[in-house]
Amino acid sequence: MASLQDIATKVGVSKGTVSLVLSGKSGKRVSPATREAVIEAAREMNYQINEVARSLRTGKTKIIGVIVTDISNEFFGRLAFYIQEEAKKYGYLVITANSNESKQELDNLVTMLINKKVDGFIIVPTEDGQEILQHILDKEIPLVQIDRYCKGIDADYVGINNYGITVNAIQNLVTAGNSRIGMICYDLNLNAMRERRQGYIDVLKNHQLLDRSLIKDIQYDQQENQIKDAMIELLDKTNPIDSIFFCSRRIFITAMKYISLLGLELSDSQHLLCFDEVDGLLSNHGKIHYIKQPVENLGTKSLHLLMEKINGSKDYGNYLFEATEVTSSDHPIS
Amino acid sequence: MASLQDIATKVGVSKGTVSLVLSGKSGKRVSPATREAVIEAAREMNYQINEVARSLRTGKTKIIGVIVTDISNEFFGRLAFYIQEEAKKYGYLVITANSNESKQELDNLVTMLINKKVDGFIIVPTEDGQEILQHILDKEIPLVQIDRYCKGIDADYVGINNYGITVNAIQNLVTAGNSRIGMICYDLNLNAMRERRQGYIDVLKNHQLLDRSLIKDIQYDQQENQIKDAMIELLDKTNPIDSIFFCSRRIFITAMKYISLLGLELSDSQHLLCFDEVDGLLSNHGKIHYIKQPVENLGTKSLHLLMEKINGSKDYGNYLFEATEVTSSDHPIS
DNA sequence: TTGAAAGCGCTAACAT
DNA sequence: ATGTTAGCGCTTTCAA
Repeated sequence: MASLQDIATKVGVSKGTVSLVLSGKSGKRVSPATREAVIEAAREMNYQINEVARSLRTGKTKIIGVIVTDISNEFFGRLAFYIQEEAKKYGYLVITANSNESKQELDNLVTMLINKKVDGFIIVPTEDGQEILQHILDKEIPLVQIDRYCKGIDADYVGINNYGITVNAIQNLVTAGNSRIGMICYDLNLNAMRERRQGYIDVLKNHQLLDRSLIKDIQYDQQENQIKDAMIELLDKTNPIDSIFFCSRRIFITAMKYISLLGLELSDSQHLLCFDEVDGLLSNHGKIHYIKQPVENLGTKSLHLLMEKINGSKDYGNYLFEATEVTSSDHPIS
Repeated sequence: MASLQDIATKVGVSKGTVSLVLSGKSGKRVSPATREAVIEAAREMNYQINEVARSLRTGKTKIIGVIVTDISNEFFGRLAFYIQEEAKKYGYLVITANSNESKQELDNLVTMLINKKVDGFIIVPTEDGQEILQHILDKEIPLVQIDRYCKGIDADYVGINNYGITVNAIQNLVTAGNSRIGMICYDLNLNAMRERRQGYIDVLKNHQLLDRSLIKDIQYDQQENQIKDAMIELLDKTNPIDSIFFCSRRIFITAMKYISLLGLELSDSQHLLCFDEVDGLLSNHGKIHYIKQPVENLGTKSLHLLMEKINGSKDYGNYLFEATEVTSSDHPIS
């Protein structure tokens, strides 16, 4: 727990000089002799800087706040991973937290993180999060939105073209001969969800295949039961469907769970289309498709944008990356 | 950015009094009148405490450091989630970081986090991490090990009985008539891996079924290729195996990927046993088994133990939870 | 080239 | 019941 003062005393110089040397700002300002002495003493005493004190003085913490909806969701876990690994390169640490899709929780977290003086935020906004995000901007704290954006917020947004990729994927299903296509989607008022839903609707409408009864809306905090019910209805034998579009990874996984638990049956010809990767599934069935987001790009880009803001940049924009549709192999396990 | 002083000036009292009131320590010590005035002024000026200043003064940051090997791995993502949600209840924030199974990275992260003055650590140790962990203990910083432990470290450990559950699961495979059982396992010198491997070896030896050529060791940082090769060898048609035991979720998922990419074939009778859950898979094949860890228990327990340490407790121990074997439903998709 | 000193915003011991 | 004051450990301006 040696402090700058301890070293200064030992070497017989002032605190300021030691600070200069140890923070590498000693350019021409400190004589080689004292510099050596300081460095040597620091090593001997095993000096470690107190970043809290430095932060208080400089107003920078070298910590960023990353708020996702749920880090246990592999999509967000991967996002967090790439953000963290990129942050490492800049000497930054990352506080991660979960909003659980709750505006209130997001608000609490943002307040806590502001008080902790994080240097910037990367946030997956919740529904109606604009005031919260605006509050961040009002304090002139750097902010990057990821995966979704809030209307009217003058900050970067990093994401994909949800509408376009969904249109492509649903169109492919139709082209392949599917006519009764169900959808299970969160009822959240978020651009990402709206675009996925609209892509589905537009394509089916276009082909006169739209059947509103095949659209199942799910409330985030009652998803377990509602997804179960939706699957029971969609897989009801009396009026079979050709395929199902799942608007998120978590919906898909939950649906799979209930197929198993309830003993629901899928025929060989039924297709499942899932937003976001579920890697392990790739090989299990010839009829599973997923829409793969370039997660690494999303993560590193958002971190880069944040660093630019932290370094003073004032401009912002939307950065959209290409998603791709992946169809599971024709070599199923069984 | 109002400070305590600003409020004090406005109300006409001293900084100290304001601090007392706003931090709720004003018990009988401040008159109701001034207390009201202070609270009112704080609201008006939209006062937010500067936690960095408080931390410097108190020596506590209300931040804990959680170091896992890879947060994009859903197992660790879930662990982080439960830790974070439990930490919320105590008013703590969590810095998460990835060691990538590298001792060097772990060391760097620990140093950074110590300098940031985190109040405690929850760590998934890497191979040979004992000096690093000991260093934390030497500084009297609270520490909880999770998922694995280092030898000779006097700190809590939260995990499962890897050996026992593996023995059970392998025994079940044998009982079901499997005699040629392969294993793909990291070559890491970690108790969790050693115990899983030993469980496998002991059961097979016991039944005179052990064939060392069916054990495939994988180096963590070359896993992609080595798992691919291992799968090619294990699934070689000329000498078919009955089943494969995958010692980690990530190995399993990677293996599944290559089954698909390479067009490898699994017969209906071949069993796959995987450590850790891969939820979406549950319904896809009747012959997939996984060993499910009670992740929520592991996460919340580790946080509780850490809080006890932070609050002064000096004792420590091992806390083992029950893992269970889950077999996928008999209602496969196809 | 170096030292002295102010001050970041807070808490807590002590004085009144 | 409230004010005063001394730091926590650091950076940085200003002087010497």
